[in-house]
Amino acid sequence: MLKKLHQCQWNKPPLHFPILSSLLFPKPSSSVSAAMLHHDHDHDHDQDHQLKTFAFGRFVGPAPRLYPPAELNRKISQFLLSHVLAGNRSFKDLHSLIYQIVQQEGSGSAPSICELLLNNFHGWDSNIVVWDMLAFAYSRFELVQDALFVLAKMKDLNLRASIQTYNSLLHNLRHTDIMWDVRNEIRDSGTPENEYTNSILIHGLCEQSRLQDAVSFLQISEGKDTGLSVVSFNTIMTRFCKLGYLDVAKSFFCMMLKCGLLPDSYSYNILIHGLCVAGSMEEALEFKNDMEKHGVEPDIVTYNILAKGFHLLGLMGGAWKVIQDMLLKGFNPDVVTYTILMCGHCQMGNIEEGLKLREEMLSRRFQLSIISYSVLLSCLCKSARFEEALILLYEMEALGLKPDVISYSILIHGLCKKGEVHRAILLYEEMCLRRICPNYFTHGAILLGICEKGNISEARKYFDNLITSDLVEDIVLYNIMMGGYVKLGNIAEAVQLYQKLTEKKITPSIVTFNTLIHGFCKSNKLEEAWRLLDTIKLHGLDPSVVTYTTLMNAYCEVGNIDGMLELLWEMEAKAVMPTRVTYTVVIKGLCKQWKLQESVKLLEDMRAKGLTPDQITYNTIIQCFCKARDLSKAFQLHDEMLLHNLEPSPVTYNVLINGLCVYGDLKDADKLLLSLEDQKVSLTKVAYTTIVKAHCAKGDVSRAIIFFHQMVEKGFKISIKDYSAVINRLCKRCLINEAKYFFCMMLSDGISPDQEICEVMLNAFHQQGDLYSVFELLAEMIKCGLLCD
DNA sequence: GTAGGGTTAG
Repeated sequence: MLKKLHQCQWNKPPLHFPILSSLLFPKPSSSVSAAMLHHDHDHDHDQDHQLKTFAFGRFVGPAPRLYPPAELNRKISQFLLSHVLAGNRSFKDLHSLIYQIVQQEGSGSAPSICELLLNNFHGWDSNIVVWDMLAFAYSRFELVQDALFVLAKMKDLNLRASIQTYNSLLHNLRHTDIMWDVRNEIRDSGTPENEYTNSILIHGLCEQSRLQDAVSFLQISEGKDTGLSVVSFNTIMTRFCKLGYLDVAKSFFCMMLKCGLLPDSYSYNILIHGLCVAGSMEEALEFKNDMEKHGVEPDIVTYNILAKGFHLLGLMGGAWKVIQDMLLKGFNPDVVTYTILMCGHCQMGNIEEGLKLREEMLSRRFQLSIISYSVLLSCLCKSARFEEALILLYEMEALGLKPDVISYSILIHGLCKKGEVHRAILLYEEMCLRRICPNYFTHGAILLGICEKGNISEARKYFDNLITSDLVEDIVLYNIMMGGYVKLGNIAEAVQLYQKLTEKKITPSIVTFNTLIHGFCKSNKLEEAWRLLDTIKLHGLDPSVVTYTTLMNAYCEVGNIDGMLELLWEMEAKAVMPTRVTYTVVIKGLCKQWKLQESVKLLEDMRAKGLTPDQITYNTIIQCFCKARDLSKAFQLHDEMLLHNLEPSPVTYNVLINGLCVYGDLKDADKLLLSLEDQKVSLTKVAYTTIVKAHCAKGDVSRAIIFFHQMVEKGFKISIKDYSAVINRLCKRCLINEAKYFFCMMLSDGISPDQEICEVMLNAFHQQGDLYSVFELLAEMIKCGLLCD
């Protein structure tokens, strides 16, 4: 009941703040959050109880609010008009007037409105129509409590509600058991059911996952006047498709025919959708032909389903063909068609094309939906283009589209993944303030963010709170937590969590295993990783492209290129499509074997397959050409990146600078760094340390000093490792004074020397016979506690 | 009253 009620739309206070506060302020005990989550439980229980009392018509509601005289008069005249309209059977106008009243009055207004009707219109002829329309309007606005209040009053007055009103209520209460109370009321009142009533009840049973009951209900409905309908069958078929039982869904399709009912476009579309989701495009297309043969014309929904099916398989070409077919049939693409296309572009990494479609839609005066925006938001976030994403969010608002829990979760997830947990939390708070209830996606995003920050104990606290609350228990949360441990190299803890989830009978997913495989590979336990492949199969799961790519990468890292290629072949034999990560790993393997031409060829193959190489792909191959001392080819690849609108990353420049330093001309490295600075290209500290180290090694200390100071000026945090790297190299070349210069700089920077750096310097001083410096350094070491005696 | 497009974890 709890979860079902969760899906209902009534307003709730933002209950999840406590979890957040425990995240922001690590101190408070975790039980506080758990207690608050249980409060959530009670809250739902109360609401359930309240509704039940309503449903039996014994509710003593809040006192009716008192209207000021002017408002009272206005309301009375509105209802006067309502009665006149009802009397004239002007139902359309009556309908809009009552809707307007309910919209004005809002939630909780039923007691006062009822009081007003009782006081002023008691016994009027058209009373029943007005009362019924009022209950109906409340129900349509999802103000269920108000609707039930009106119905209870009607019962007192012996006014029988219409089946339309009851049906609407049934629909709103389909997630709860109260649905049956309403149904009993219908029976008691003697209101005749219509053909919709049963299908709503069946829908409710389906949504409550009581599929068996739904089927029994369908069977007992057979033969009654208002019994079997195509809609009931469609509803049940939808449910079976969603559960992946396509054969069962098909058998219901046949049963429908046997019962003499003709499948409609919904029936066909439901099955075609099920087949597409299962990846059976061929059969889906057969069904479409079948549909045409039986005189049911495929509609825009059919085409969209098929296009999405191709998209799911990564076959955008097929999707395009479907859409062209659709255009030829005279259908215009609708917002769903556009969204599928946007999604296709975005997933191929072509955000710009996706954004162009948005412009096209706007210029054609198409209203983008919240879903179209989500697609774009997700894509922008994946590329860390948060500012643009936020602009889109504001654009949505300006168009009157209120971002929902998914839009927010996308942004929160994107920010967390890039380590901007603080900004993510601000959005989380904004979302709660707007009474948008976070779901496990949102919580998962925050958990991921804490893990990314490396704050594993804090993450675990958050995780434990979530899973002990019993409200959110999901394999994804386990996967994220396990991923957090693996990232820190703590495979043991990840395995423990795996055991815990098995004990709790939670079904692991392929990601669970991929995470463990990744962990074992990282700890150089390749055999254990390999063994998990069998475990995956034992669980009836198929290794995914990530499984293969992770293992391939591990083989590549240990230099077993043949092993890597074997996995690639196995993967291809199983028709698992390689991603750009897979390609990048293979390119890395080929580079290790110095198969440069082949790796360039693979880069071209990728593009031919519609996979866009990313910075990492290029960096891998550029690095290889640098090592092969083919710097001109390395730079040519860099230019190719620009040509393809792929912005080289700071790592690209580190690779190139390192290439010039080690395998080329150091002067060119200097020039490159200076020109990048001029162009305000963003660089990391590594660019500077690389060039500084190169100058130290080659003995041009003055240039090393210049670049070192530039690095400091740029605000990079200098560590003892950076000083050691420089001092080591200087000592190696016996540049003692220069080494001392950096040593002093380090001390004045507040960094204490370590044993290793001191030994290197002592060694160099001894070699030079510079005893004075030896004593000086020994004194410094005593000061730092590095020498005990 | 029934069908289609969006968010996770590696």
